[in-house]
Amino acid sequence: MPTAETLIDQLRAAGVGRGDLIAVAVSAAGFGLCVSGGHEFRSGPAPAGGQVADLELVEQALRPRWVWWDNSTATALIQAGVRPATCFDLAAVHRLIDGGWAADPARVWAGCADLDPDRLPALGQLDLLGGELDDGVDLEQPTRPDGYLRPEWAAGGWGRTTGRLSVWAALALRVHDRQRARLGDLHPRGDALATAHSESAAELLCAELAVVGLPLDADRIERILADYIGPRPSDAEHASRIRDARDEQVKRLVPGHDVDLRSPAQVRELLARIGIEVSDTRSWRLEMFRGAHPVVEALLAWRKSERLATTYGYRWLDEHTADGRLRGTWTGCDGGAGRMTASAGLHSMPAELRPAVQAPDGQLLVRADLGQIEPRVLAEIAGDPAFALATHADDLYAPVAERLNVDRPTAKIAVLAAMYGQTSGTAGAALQGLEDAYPIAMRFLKNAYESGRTGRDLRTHGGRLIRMYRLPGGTDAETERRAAAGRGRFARNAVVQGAAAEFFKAWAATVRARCRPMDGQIVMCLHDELLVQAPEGQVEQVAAAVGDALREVAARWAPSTAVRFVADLSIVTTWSDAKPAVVTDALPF
DNA sequence: TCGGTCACGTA
DNA sequence: CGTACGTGACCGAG
Repeated sequence: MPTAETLIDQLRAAGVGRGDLIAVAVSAAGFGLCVSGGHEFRSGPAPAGGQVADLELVEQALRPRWVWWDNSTATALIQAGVRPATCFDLAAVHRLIDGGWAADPARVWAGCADLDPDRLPALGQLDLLGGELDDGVDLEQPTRPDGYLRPEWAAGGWGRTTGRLSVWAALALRVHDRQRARLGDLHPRGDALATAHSESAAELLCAELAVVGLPLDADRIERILADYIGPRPSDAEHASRIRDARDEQVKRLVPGHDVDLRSPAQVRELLARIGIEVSDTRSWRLEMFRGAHPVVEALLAWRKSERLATTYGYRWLDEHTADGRLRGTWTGCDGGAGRMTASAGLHSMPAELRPAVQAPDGQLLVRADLGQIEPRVLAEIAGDPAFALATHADDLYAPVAERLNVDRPTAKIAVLAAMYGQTSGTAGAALQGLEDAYPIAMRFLKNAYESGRTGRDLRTHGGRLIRMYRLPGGTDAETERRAAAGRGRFARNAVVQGAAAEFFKAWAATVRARCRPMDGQIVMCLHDELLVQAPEGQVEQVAAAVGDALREVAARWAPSTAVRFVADLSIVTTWSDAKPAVVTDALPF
């Protein structure tokens, strides 16, 4: 009998069924498992537990919820050919409960054991020796007498032997139990356990995104880059010739002035000499001087191509692209409000490059983005019936404009200003209108602002702790006041942005789960937008599943059904293809 | 070589 | 004195 079958039988005998927990730890030594009740299993030669790749058979036979310390385990499993469907990610849940970003095992353990995270023990020389210390302390114990995780274990010693791996898995299960209890004590307005599950799924998705990458048409991207920044340079000398030629387009318009265009200070001086006085040389400011002198126009064009050449040029392409996929590292949440982040420019790829994002032959992309997600989320989390009514429109700003008796652009600016904490500018008058029309939503934002201003932590709808930083004592009053105002704006935005991020991740997790049987694979998450790659033959079903997932999440997330969520959904060959305005009605009725 | 600042792409 | 992020170049301090 194959060893994997033996392992599955043993897990079944230990009471593990569909959706039940299996804690898992993986290293070069193999794997260790632990299930509820304390039964431990580890990899090894037949007839023992098999190898890491065999866990895919466990996955298929039992469909457990895997518990692991952080998504490095997800990455290790995926690299071994295992495709975990669901998990409980202790680091992700720690970030949810305790805020911030740091979530290494020592910190996660301290969080659960009510130990001061600022007094984590450092790795000492004695720990590294292994074995037993003179005072009889057993280094095979993962924790110290004072309760802290042993630094040598936390630093990777947990993976030295399969024996340690199963102890590490057992410890993960204990952390899980404690985190579940803490989640139950949070009492946010949303469902903290559901958030824990979708945040965990988001981490798993991140591990997959890093492996699968964003499909890029190699010829297309080369052509686009060539159009904007010139041909691929053959050597360093060629590269500098192209660079000089680009600079010359600007410099020839100001003969007699030598200027380094890459130095904002020198650009500012140059502009001053031709009668243009600016406090800084940002593009939006220079916009106003387009007509004043031909060099302004040229400078703005130079900035555009310089940006592409430096940040999104051939170097960027070569560094992050392999076999037609653009890959970066992903995190399930940032340190602030909890949005996903991505490196390699994946989240800030200029629109000009998007035509090159193209499904490979035989595949198509489902492109879906949530419409006006932040104000809709605000209506739900604030519980504002009047504002909820406005979400019933496909375009939320239309009824708001009508109610405020202003035009749509003004209504939109006012709503965004309210959520971002803007107080000056054009939104002023309309903001007062918002106060009158939607007092509950506006009071909700005001409360968040006050929390932040006075330095009180707060939680998002789904339970994420938003930490408010404090300046060191002895800060002068003006600095303190500015910092307080900054915290207020941050807090005001974080409760909305954070809740929207939670909604998005719940949607993405559901899409991931529903699309998997149809070979649909999420290849991009961009705050309110999803790209799903799918085989041509199944793409219609995948698109339908994306819509179904939205309805499912909306029904769970906003059970009152008073708030409506919508998405644009289209099937495209490239990311940039025009989207037909298909509104997916997310109301359950 | 480092951190701070400027700048700018995305949502 | 509108939020968040990641990236790259310059610049002054070490």
